[in-house]
Amino acid sequence: MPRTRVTIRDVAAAAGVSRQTVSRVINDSDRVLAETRLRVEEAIEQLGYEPNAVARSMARGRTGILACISPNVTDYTFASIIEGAQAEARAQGYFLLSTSAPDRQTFDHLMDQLVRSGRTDGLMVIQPYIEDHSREVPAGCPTVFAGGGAHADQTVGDSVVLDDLTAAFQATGHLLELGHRRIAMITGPLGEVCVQNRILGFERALIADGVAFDPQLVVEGDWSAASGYALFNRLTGRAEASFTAVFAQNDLMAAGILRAAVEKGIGVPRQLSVIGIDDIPMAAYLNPPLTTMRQDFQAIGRQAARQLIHRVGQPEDTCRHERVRADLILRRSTAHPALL
Amino acid sequence: MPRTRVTIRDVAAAAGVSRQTVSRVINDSDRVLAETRLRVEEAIEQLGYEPNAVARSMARGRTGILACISPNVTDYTFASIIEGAQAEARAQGYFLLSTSAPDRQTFDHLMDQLVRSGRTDGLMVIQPYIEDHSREVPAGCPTVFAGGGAHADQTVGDSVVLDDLTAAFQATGHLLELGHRRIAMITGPLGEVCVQNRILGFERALIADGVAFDPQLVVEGDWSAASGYALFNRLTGRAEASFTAVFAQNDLMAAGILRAAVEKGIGVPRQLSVIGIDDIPMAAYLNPPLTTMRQDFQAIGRQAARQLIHRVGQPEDTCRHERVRADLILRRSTAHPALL
DNA sequence: TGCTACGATGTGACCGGTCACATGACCTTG
DNA sequence: CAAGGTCATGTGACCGGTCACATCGTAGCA
Repeated sequence: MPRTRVTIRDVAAAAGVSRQTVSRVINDSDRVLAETRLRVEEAIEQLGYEPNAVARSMARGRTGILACISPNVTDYTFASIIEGAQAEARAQGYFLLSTSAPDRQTFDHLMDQLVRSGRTDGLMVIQPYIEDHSREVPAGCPTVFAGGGAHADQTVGDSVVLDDLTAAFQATGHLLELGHRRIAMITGPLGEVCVQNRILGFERALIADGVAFDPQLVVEGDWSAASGYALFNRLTGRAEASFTAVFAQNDLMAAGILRAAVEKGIGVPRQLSVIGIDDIPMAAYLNPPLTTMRQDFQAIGRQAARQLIHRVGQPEDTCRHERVRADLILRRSTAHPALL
Repeated sequence: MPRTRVTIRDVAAAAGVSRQTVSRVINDSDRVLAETRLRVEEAIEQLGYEPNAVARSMARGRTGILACISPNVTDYTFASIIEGAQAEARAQGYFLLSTSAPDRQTFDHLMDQLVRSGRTDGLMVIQPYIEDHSREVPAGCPTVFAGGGAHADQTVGDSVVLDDLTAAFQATGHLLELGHRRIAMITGPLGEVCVQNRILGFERALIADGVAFDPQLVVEGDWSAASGYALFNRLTGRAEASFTAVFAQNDLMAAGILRAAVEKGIGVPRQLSVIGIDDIPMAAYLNPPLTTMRQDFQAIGRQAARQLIHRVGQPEDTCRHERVRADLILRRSTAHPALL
């Protein structure tokens, strides 16, 4: 067993050709005689040669690595996007280097470092915060914003995001159709783009149906089940805030609401309708099973990776912005409001 | 603005020193005159120089990248381990390249490719399947097995895994203490190491308390809430299989059980106790809140990364195998069995 | 004073590929 | 039959760092 790595020169020597010919063989160039190619392939097989990716990156000026940065990787929505992106990247011969940056400072720092160190061919940003978009996108590095909701007027980088406005519009429409008129909303952090869009979609649906938008019924959560639980309790504690339905901006918070409702003896959906967004795997197994807007995160990730890889090849193309629709999944947490 | 990248030679020229001196400065070598260092640092600042990671990898023979491979990244347990590992890697100047391999073939292929292409300094494997361990661990590449439960007799590579046996022993002990004697178990796929260990811990706890182990009460699930739901229904459908408690090998399946129990009108914990493993974020917001064994996945990930990085530096050290304890989290899904 | 030691810095080779261009054999064509 | 084209292959330079070693000046010491 050779102690040192087998290089292209070893193969060339063994096959009696030059390095360049070996290079041609491993890169599928057609300008090699069939007979020669065979000899080289035999040598490769025999020596167990595998091209060194690092050397290749250096020579080619491309690394075959896409970096993905997100606030964390445990959140189901982020993880799914990443998984989709990984699959697409893998299919196209790329690797995805994913990193999480818990705070804004780390986020900026890592982004900068990844790009400037030349380690990556492109950057996929899952960054929900409003002001950060287009702020520090490193010039000269292909960038795609995924999932988190980029601005529509984004001029740097492509984007593939959920059509939050429409999703919220549809979810609200569902509640309105059932006959609800007083609908509360528990939002994500107000500093995130998608949160604003969801509020907007909510408001528009209400207005379209001639229902007044009551800011008192909108409270800010942080996506966690704990916040859904706490905020629902706060809402129901307020005398002036009566409502027959709650629209949670994600399923986790909806789960918290369901829990709080049980504790208060409020029957869902008999006395209260609850709807979420995301359709996390457990949504169907909550009590009662949760009606929600399904997002195809994997598809978002795949599409984002596809766009990014395209841009690596075509840096000068105009930016593309894609919105992905969500689907209403009817389960048992929503119903006609109780007749009082 | 310079069109091409700024290289170490540009900096050297600007500072009036040699490349090597610049190299010494950026690598914190102390053998540089303070005055010279200052001049170089100014030049770096002014030109906006950043060392090229790829060139560095090539010259040094190390990439600063650790690869992590797991069946998927959406599963909360995997994602948490990865997040912990990422954080530790980042803190030590490494990046974590995570890839998911949905099937065994992809798994092997990717592992091989990652290692042989020289892209990575070390490999972190989250691989639950029994037979695959120590099978194809690429010789010469530092490897650590994380979370999934490596064999104790593992001779290649380090490992950091949950102490599944003890966790199951404790969980079962809790149910026994409450007075349960007929306890069902819904397992993960039998082909996974941790599943076997959990069954073993379950069995030992029963025997230690003089309770017979009844194989009829043990059924195989697939970790999903859906399987917990379906299997619980199957168990309760069998006349011969009466029991007062169910031990689900993870929280997701426990959630499925809770859902099924509600549908059947079985009160938890009044008529049935349910315990899980993992303590996923939603466990506290299920109805009722789930008693479970908490695993500190992040810590497992961090520790695995730490071990891996250590081994990158000390390839010849003897393998270390670490087991991490789980903690019993008491909530409201377990209680004394109903007095009939 | 002369020799050695050491600290600061520079030089050439090298990591393992790919690129651009050169070479030589053979074929086509006016 | 010479000029030009095409095909298969080889050569030197290069990507941007680091390594090992060389060099030079100055201080320490007998």
